[in-house]
Amino acid sequence: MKKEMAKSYDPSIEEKIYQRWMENGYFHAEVDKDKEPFTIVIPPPNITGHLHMGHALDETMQDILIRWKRMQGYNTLWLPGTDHAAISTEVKIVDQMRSEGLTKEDLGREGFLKRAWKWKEEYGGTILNQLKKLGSSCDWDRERFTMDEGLSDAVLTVFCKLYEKGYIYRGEKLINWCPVCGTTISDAEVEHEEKQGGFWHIKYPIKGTDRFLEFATTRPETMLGDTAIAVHPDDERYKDIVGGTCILPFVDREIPIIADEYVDMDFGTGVVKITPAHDPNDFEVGERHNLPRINILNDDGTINENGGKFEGMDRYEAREQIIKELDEMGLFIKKEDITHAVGTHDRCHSVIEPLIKKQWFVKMDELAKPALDVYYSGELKFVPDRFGKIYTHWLEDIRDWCISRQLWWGHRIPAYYCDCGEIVVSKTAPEKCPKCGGTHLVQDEDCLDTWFSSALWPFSTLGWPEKTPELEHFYPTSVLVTGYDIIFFWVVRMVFSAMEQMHEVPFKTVLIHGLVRDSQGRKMSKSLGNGIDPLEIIKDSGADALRLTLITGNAPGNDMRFYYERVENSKNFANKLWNASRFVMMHLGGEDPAFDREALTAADRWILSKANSLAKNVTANLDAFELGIAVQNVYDFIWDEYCDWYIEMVKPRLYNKEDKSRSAALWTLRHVLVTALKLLHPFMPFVTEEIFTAIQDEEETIMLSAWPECSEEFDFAEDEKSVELIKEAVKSVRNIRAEMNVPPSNKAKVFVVSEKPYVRDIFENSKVFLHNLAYASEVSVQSDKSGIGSDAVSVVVHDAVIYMPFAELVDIEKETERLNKERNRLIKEVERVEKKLANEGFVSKAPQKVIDEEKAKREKYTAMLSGVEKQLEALKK
RNA sequence: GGGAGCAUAGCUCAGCUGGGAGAGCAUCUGCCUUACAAGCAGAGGGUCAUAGGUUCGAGCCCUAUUGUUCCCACCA
Repeated sequence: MKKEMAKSYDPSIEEKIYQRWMENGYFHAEVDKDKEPFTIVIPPPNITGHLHMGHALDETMQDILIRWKRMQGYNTLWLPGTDHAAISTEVKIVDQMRSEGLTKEDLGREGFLKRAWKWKEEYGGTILNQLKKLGSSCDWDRERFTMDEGLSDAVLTVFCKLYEKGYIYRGEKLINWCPVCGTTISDAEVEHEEKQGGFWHIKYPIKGTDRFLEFATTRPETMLGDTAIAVHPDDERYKDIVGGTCILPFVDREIPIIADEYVDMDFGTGVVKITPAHDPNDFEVGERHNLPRINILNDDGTINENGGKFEGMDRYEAREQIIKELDEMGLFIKKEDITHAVGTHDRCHSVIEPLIKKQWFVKMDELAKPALDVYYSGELKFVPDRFGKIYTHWLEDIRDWCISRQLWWGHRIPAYYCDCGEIVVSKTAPEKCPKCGGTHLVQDEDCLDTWFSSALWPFSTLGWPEKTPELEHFYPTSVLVTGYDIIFFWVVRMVFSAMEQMHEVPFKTVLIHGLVRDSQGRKMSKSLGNGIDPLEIIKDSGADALRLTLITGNAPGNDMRFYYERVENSKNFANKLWNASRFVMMHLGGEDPAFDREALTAADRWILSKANSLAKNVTANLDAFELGIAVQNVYDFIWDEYCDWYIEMVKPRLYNKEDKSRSAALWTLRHVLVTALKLLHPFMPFVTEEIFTAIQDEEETIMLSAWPECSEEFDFAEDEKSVELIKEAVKSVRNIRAEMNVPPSNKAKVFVVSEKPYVRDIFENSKVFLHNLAYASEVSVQSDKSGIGSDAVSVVVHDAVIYMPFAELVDIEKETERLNKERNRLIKEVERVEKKLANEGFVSKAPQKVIDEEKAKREKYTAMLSGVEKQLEALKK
């Protein structure tokens, strides 16, 4: 024993332990070609981020896998880092600047970037330091950032390569525009929110007639950009006017009446206004019919010069005004109130305006194919598998990815424009135009979508495009752990990027977890103020307790609710383990007991056997990514088997220094504890380390100790059975005593009667347990009832009957009632088993093992029944 | 409109390839027993949403229904 242990566990030791791990470089991984690699790259948190419960769960899961594999002897790398998070960060910095009365324009691009980098240096490390509090065993020497030199190089390389292949192009297309943030966003960043809205019925006059065409729209202001009116080609109502012209009010534009399959005859009036510049469907209709595209919006959401008299008005102001004036002109019919899904920006929640802009896109159809193939071929797996559907669904009807953003914080698009119109895409600025030789080349003002760089994360962090030894050894990574909410933002893009650049999957398994919700099942959010700060929990209860809470009882992919009560339980468990260890160390008292197989008792062999199968089960569950079940296995073993039974069973041997098997007990106590500590370490790294280093001298850290393996050497099936029998006997006695309100101080004589010699042997060797665990003053094991009065209370355990003479306490009537109840229960059990065994179908079709089990039960219950009946007979006398 | 999850003890959830329903918390009873009262021992509590089906056998597989949550979606 190296040090004295405090009476209760104090989680504040965690910090000190983590420091020691760091100082000793335990987290660092060097390429070791003799070992199989196991790699995880962290989902890089935003540099603006603060640790929340979602991170805590995500990191804990990764750390569990990493620590487990490290102990199994893999060459284990967990690579950490952060994401520049283009738009989120830029918005934050702009906000900060606003409070100082500054705008981006005030600083200019260079000044702004300078400030942004300063901001990154200041806050970028916050979240990583918070991760350390969780116990994350990341290789901090290899920390990366999406905008560091290497990763930026990877981004430019990929951009150029894709451009050369024709997979990146610049085009004038309908994009999602956020008027508040002033930038384009990708389809993935558009959230559809159900909103209250209007459905305005309007009519346009048909030229050369006195007729009108009625239709309805949710966005009347877009009429300023209408360039056609469409009906279905088969619609009899409008056949005669197709080819005609409508007069567009306000702008007095003549727009054609066209026929297109897109129109649903049965919806509304079967007439649709076509605004190719502001609606995706209309855009396509416009393509088919060669319609002009008239953009009516400025970047800030106001009406532009194409809106005639409405120029300068905000989009919603213009909407009101247009309706008002249409009404005056007699062209407005009515407004219906409807709720409909409106596209909003996932960052600021303002309504997206689809509009036409010249932007950069990634052509997706070709890139998507290999990403789908690897899923269908099984090279890429999702756990649980159902999330593969989200993945394939997204890839199967993917549209081109708009990657340019009107931001300054990010990777600037490496495209240079010459006055002659030539576009040069190059990693470095070209000195002169290859076409005209001009030297006035201007770089594109825009930056890339932040996901463009995170898509490369699994290989860019390992040094790509350089052919580094790390890349060769640690790639592809083993597992990606992430929430289901970013499958299409990130997972999809990482896979197709990796398939294109590496021709190999970026990771073999995607382990998906759910959301951590509050106790009422609501999403934790800033606006609700219902977020629970993981750092607070760590401060109060320790990272171990937090980790255990997050992992216990949580099945992969499922959301969970967070309860303080559960943290309390986790904390108690740490304390329980602490105290059990304190007990063991107290009795070891510096001794180093040697293993002596011959000296082991049945109880020792029982717990060794149990620990042996525990190792097997925990490993199997980890292999299957069932972290919650795995940790439950260890928890139950430590608390129920080791503490509540084994420790209690060995106490008499420990107290008696003369006991010949004392040393075997000590050896077993320590061996099993160490095994359990190791199995628990990935889940609760700190408390296990603290105990491990205190209880043995051979190894300096549990982190690098060998993962326990199931071995035949400790497979003791017979002893498991006999100890289980004793446990049942003890429980039965306790039960009876509790029912009869016998105080523990009232020790009683216990008779065990069995006709079977082997059963008597088991009890004969286990008298001590009945003494110590079942309050027996004296234990007599015998083959018949001689010497037992008729006033004894009895309980049947398998092939044995246990009698306790409580003469002064026994109420014959009550006892008869109790036994009758037991008799009825047993009769039912016997009936059930016999019915089952009499079933032809069962006997012929069920597996032999199940049939044997049933037969054993029949024997057991029949014996118990006859025992109870005999006792009832005796009471009558 | 399409897809997915969930529905099991008062509460929150486990239940892995179908073989007699579990945990934590809460409740009740008795214990400060020399590791732990952050503990020990005992108890109560569930037609596993409903209805069919497959099977010798269903909480688990299939179908339908109800409730609920979420994701995707260009019906103006």
